[in-house]
Order: sequence, then structure tokens, then C-alpha cells
Amino acid sequence: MLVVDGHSLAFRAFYALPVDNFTTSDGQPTNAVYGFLTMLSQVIETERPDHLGIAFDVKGGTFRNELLTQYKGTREAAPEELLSQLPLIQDALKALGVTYVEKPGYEGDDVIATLATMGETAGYRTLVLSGDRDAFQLIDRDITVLYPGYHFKELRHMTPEAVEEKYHVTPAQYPDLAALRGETADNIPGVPGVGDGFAAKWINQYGSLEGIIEHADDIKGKKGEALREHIDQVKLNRKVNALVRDLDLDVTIQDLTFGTVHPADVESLFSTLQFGSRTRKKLLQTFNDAPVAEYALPETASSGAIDDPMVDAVDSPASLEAWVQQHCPVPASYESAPDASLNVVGEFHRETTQCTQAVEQSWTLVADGSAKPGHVRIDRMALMADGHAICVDPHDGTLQAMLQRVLDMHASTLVVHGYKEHAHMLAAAGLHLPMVLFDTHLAGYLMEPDFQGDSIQECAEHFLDVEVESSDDTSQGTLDLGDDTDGGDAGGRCIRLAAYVTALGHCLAPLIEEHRQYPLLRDIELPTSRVLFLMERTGAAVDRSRMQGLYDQFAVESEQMKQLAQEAAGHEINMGSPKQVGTVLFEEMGLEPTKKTKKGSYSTNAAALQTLFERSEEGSRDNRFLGALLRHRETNKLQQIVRTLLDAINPADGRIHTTFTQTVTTTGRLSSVDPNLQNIPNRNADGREIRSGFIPGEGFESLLSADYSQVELRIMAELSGDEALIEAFRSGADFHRYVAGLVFGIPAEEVSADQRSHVKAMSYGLAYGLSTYGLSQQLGVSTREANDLKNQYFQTFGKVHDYLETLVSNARKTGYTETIFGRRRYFPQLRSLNRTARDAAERGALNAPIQGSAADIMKIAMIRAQRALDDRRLHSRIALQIHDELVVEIATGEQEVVVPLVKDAMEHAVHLAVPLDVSTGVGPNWQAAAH
DNA sequence: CCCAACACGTA
DNA sequence: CGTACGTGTTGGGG
Repeated sequence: MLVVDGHSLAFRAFYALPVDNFTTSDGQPTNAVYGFLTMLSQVIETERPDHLGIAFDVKGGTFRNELLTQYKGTREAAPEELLSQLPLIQDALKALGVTYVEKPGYEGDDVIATLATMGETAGYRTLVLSGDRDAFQLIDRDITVLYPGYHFKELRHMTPEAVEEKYHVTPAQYPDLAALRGETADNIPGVPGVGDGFAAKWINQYGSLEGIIEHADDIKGKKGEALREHIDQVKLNRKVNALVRDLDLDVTIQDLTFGTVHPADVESLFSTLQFGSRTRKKLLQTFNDAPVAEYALPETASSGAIDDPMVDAVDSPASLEAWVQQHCPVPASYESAPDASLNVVGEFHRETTQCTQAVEQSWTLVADGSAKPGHVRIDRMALMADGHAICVDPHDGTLQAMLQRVLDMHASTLVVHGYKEHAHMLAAAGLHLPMVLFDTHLAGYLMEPDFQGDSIQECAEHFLDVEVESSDDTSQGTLDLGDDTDGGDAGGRCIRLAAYVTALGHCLAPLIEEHRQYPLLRDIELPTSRVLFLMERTGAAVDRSRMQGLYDQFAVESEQMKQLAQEAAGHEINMGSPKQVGTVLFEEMGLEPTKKTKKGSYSTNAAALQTLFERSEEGSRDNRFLGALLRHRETNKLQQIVRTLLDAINPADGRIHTTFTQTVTTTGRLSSVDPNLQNIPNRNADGREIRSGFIPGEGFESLLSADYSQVELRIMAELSGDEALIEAFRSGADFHRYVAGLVFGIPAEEVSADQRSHVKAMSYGLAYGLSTYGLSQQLGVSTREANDLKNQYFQTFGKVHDYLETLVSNARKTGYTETIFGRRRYFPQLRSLNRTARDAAERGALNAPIQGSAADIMKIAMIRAQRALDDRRLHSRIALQIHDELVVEIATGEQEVVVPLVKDAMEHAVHLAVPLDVSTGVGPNWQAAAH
């Protein structure tokens, strides 16, 4: 938070810049306005505050004048040239969306003191920009005064240390010193002959002004005499220079956010001030791109360093047990919740949101190793509780039983960074990790889904605002906690990580609670991570020879097409290089380019090649080249996909173990990496063949594929409350046909194939913020027709239109969107003045709650399905999730019971105004299971 | 060895 | 000039 002394900034600006150079054609001086705004802008750019308040004095006397008639008497009246600019400055602030505050009967300094105190109470670090030294009394750990030097640009950060260095008293003692010394600028006389030096000496000798007055008689010499003579003056000074910190100001911290300029007002004001375009642009940028305040870091965060724990030695089960008994918290109800499925309830309880207290009384476990499925390994682990830490070797056979006992008894009070990864690593040592209390990795993701950074170090740096010594920047694995190629202080590093996780937990728990994210964490994300752990460990079985056959087939055709294309081109070319392909097409063959890429060159993507192909004459050289190239692109891509699948097969079990990342997407979806099993071809027939390579493993009879029909549209029906759309789903008819009938005002049976597909594209485009232009492109119709369709659609489903609009306008107001389950995503760019950026943010804001709610529902479905399988002691297991589809490996003899079980888990994941529809298929491979 | 740009696979 | 992802290749830089 930045609090500014408006008058002192205006004065400095006025005297720093020549009036002559800053006057409008009709004679209005603008030097102070210009200087004020540019100086403020500079400070904002350097300090990047999330809150901003400007304090101004009000005309007329203050309570100080009543105490001290000569107060500020010598200060020359401000020149008219400056006074006339003060209202302009305030207008500019208003237009730029900056709050300013004044309080009759008080000075700007009192307003500043109050604002700074409010900020501190709310947990913000506060900067006070002021040229008045009275502000020094505000300085403490969280309040710093920016005090201008001779040149305005030299701003000194006056911290408690800086004050003590300069004046040899604490900030709290500074007003005592000023009272003794006086302030000539304000016409306040001090003790004659007493300056900073003697004042400081006395204060340090007697502790305070009070102490000095008490012992005034002890002070010898001329200075002592002078002091005794002026003691009443000094007392009065002290009364006058005390700032009022608890004014009733009529503003809250929330009012001090900024970043929303009023473009029209700015435009007109800057025009009358005759500011140049460069100046306008710069100012707009500063006040427009200001960050949306998402949360204040708690006080612990600003304190800087993380305390090192006491490191204890543990080398036997007995000493481990003793350590745990002494330091680890005892769960409130161990008997009732000892199981791994502690949180796996599949029910969402939005009302219970407390977690801070529990996390405060928690303990921490950090395992070091690799969590990559198929290459899971654990090297060591650290436990931390109660400020104490130990490092243990999980492979130590004598400790294992005790370690498991500790996990079983205390997991419900445990905090980890990455439940899924820890479950994998502990499993490598034969240990089972029950459900835990809190996960700092998942919590950080919920707080800021846009933040990219998985490791403990990155999260600590981001959320704790500490400098993390980058022990080794050799981290290669995406989810690794770090590498340990050093033979040195690996255990120490592990313990340090535990200290970070402990601090992260203490920092994130209150934030999570405040933002009502704990239900999501406890009831959705943590249970989901357990399901993902099981899925990753299981992996997906593949038919290696089938895959190899497909690979060979694609490779042969790919090679053939390459030969064909090179024949047509007349020379060897690298088919994988868009650049070389472009050269052949647009230079050697002289074809007319269709589209340009954003970076200047001509596009050679499939769409562009297709139009060129259709344009070319049958059998011509161009035609043959393009045909071969298109087919090569296709088969080469498929070959490449199959190759990565083959490479990913784990030799130990012949299965592919992907990693589902739970903290990368901004909307709440999962993603799949290494390999990505969420983008296995499904649209074209020959690509789809790859799915036939995914099969049930030994002991399993078939694969089940279960997917949601039109989830996102159903969510739109739910969220908008549109009766017509809700009825469309309740009717159970062919949805797109039914909707097309409504849109075109004809019976559903008379809807043509074209009409149906147009309406279908429109429906899906809605949730993406599709433009009429985009729609027309996709449908191959004129923008006019697309626009007509859009109007017709919104006329039929009015509430959908209203919903989408309020969605964006609410997001503009609050700064974020929310899913049905309260998952948030922030969109600071909604207030951008850059139209492209703003439009993109609007589309994102439109889509996030819809895509995100669908993701939430699927996660709940997975939790429910896993619980159902667990409860019935079934052997069937979830293998894959592809956003709206689950693939389940059905154990021999279980098909009859598993199919309805999974279907039910998905359909009843949540109760909406519209039913959720799940279609299922079973087959000997993934392709055959399609339906 | 890392990175951007391009292309293309999925929901 | 439609959202959300991951991966491969090329070709430039170091």
C-alpha cells in the first residue's frame, strides 16, 4: 500500500518544473499537475503498490492552530499558479481511478497516519511518500517512509534502521526529538541551541521526553538552562507534532484499490491540459495495469527469513517414537478417522471452511526423491513439528514399522507439499500415506491458478516473499522436489524444505480460509489427488504389437508421401520445416499465399494447404505436392504419436504411466504429461485406430468408456437458469435438433442437417466467447448470416445471454470468476485499456466458470467412482480421465456391476437443475469401447 | 543446451 | 477475430 502526502508532492512538483514550459494556450499553468502525476507514476512503477491513497490538506485551520497560533506562520502562502492546479490534480486522480482523502479540521499528515495505520492493521506493508519528517513517527516493521532528497527522484526508504542511523533515536522517539529541536519550516521554535545531536543524547539518556522533563534539573550548563526555560514550549510542540492515527475517514482499504481508469474523463481532462500523447499513454499504462489486489500477505510473510528448526537425531524406533510423542500433535479423533479415505467422501461441504487453527497445530513431512510414475524413488525424508526437525532414511528396515505407525496415527494433522507425489515416494519404501490435513502445493494452486511454480522453493519464494537460496538449479523433473546430485548436505536441504513447507502452510491456510477455498481443497482437490495417485500407479495397459503394427503402417505411408512430395518438388526437402515448405510453395511454385502468420511468414498449416490444394489443378505438380504434403503431415503426426507411446511403455509391466498434473490449468482441469494421454486421436478414422492399442491388462476383461454428454451446455443451463434450455435437456430429446427447432421456430423433425450443425456450433461457441466472425468462418457462411443466427439464438435463450453478460461484468467488478464450487480465477486484464488483451480476458472470464465447473464435477465423479469401487472391494480400476470421459479397466466378472456403478457416480456427482447424462460403452479396447 | 515459433493432437 | 492443454520439429541463439 502506498500513501501519499498530496500537498507536499504538489509543492515539490511545482517548484521543480518551470511554469513557463508548462502552460496551456489559455494560460493555465500545468507544471504541478504534470510533475505530480509523473512523479506518482514513477513511484508506482518502482514500488508496485496494490493499494493507493492520496491525502490532502483542507483549507481552514486545524486543531493545531488553536494550540499554537504561530503554527506554520512563516510558511509563505502558496502562489496562485499552484493553488489553481490543486483542483486539477484532484480531477486527474479521480479520472485515473485513484482515491484521495481529506478531513476538515485535520492535516494531510493525520490522514496519512490513519491510512497507514489502517493498512498495517489489515496486514499490508505500507509506504508513506511524504516530505514531512513528522511522518517518521509512523515508521515500524511494516511502515516505511519514502523521504525525498534534494532531487525528488532520490527517495530514501526510511526504515527503523535508517531513522536510528540518522537521528540515533527510534521512530517512536522521533517526535520527542523534533519537539526539542523545533521545526523552522513550520515556524515551531525548539530549545535554543539544541539540535538533533543534543536532543538524541538526552532522549537516550532519559528514555523519553517525559524522562527528560522529569530530570530537567539534572541537566547542567547553558543547554540545561535553555531547556528549563522552554519546557512549556517543548511540551506544546510534542502535542502538536503527534499525528492522529484513528480519524474517522469514511474510506476502507477496499476503496484504496486502483487500476480502473475512466477513459473518457482522462481523455477530456488531458486534452484541456494539453498533455502530449506520450505522457497520456505512459500515465494510462501505469494507472491501468495496476495489479488487482488479491490478498494481503500475512504478517509472517513480511518478516523475511524462515527460522531454522532445531535438528534432532533419530536412529531407532524408540527414539523416533519418543520424538513423535514429544512434538507431533495428537489428532482429535484418531479412532474415527484412521483410514486413507478420510476425505474421500465425494460430498462437497461448502459451509465448513476452517483450517487455519488445524494447520497451526500441524506437522510437516518432506520426502526427497522422484515421484515420476514408473521411476519412483525415495532417498530420504524430513519430519518437522513444533520447531524441531529430524531426517530419516525411509529404507531403514528397523524404522519402517514405526514410520507407518506414525503415518497412520498422525496423517490427519499432517501438511505436505504434493500429496500425490509423496504417496508415490513413500510407496517406494513400502509405506502408505493416508489422507492428510493440508497440501501446500494444491492450496497454492487454488489461491493462484495462474501461478506457475511447483517446487517448494518456487512456492516459498512466491507466497512467502523470501529469497530462497537456489541450492542447485538442476531440477529437471517437472514435479521433482529437487535433485540431490550433491553428496553434501542433502539431509540438511531436506530439513530446510520442511521448514519452508511449514511456513507455507501457516501462510496459505488463513488465505485459503479467507477465500473460502478450503472446501475445494479438502473435498475435491485432496481426494482427487489420491485417485490420481492410484491411476498413475496403475497405468494403462497397451498392446505393444498392435502399437508397433500401427507405427510401421504410419511410417510406411509417411515415407511414401515424403517421396511423392519430393518428386513433385523436384528436390529433397525437410517436410517438417514450415519454412522450407513455404519456400517450395510460394517461391518455387509461385502459389498465391492464403494466410499470413502473425510473425510475417506465410502460413502452411493444414487449413491453408487445403485451400491451396483445392485451388490447384487436378494432377498438376502443385496439386501432387500439396496432396502428398497434406497426407504426410497426417501420417507423420500419427507416427510420431505412436512412437512416443511406444517409448513410454514401462518395461517392468508393459503399461504406460502418465502423470496427471493437478496444478497447471487455469480453469481447474487436469492435464496429462509424459506422455499426454489426453490427446490421443479421436476425430479421424486412422488416428482413432491408435485407441485400439489401449487394452485391458492381465486379469481384466474389458475397458469401459464413460463420458458426459454436453456437460458444459448443461452447466450453462444451470448457471443461467434459462427455462427453455433447461427444458431442452429435461426433454431427453436429441439436444441440438431440439434447440435448432426452437431457434428456427420449426418442429424438431423438420430441422435440416445444416440447421442442426449450425446451432450446435453456436451452442458450443457460446462458452468460448465466439465472435460472429469466428462463427461465420467455422460455418462457412457470411457474417450477416452468423449474426442472424446469434440474434435468433439469444432471442430464444434470453437468460443465457443475460448470464454471459453479467458473468463478465461481475468479473470486472470483483476481479475474478467463480465456478459452481467456488473455484476462483482472477482476470486483472479485464480492466486493460488494450482492447486485444481486454477482449481475450473477457473470453477467458466467460469460459472459466463453465469449463471449471465441468472440471469440478468430473473430479467429484472420480472421487465417487473410486469410493464406490473401494467400498465394494472391486478390482476394476480407473485408468484414464480425458476431461469429460473416464476409462475404466474392468476386472474379469465385474462388468455387470461396475458399469452402472461408474455411470451412477458420474451422473449423480452433483445435483443440478438439469440431469447429467453419461453414455457408456464397453469393449476389448479403448476404440471398441467408444459408443 | 535453451528458447521461440509453428504445427497439430485432445476436450 | 473461440476456451483449455502438451509435444514434436525446426532453426536461431548461446
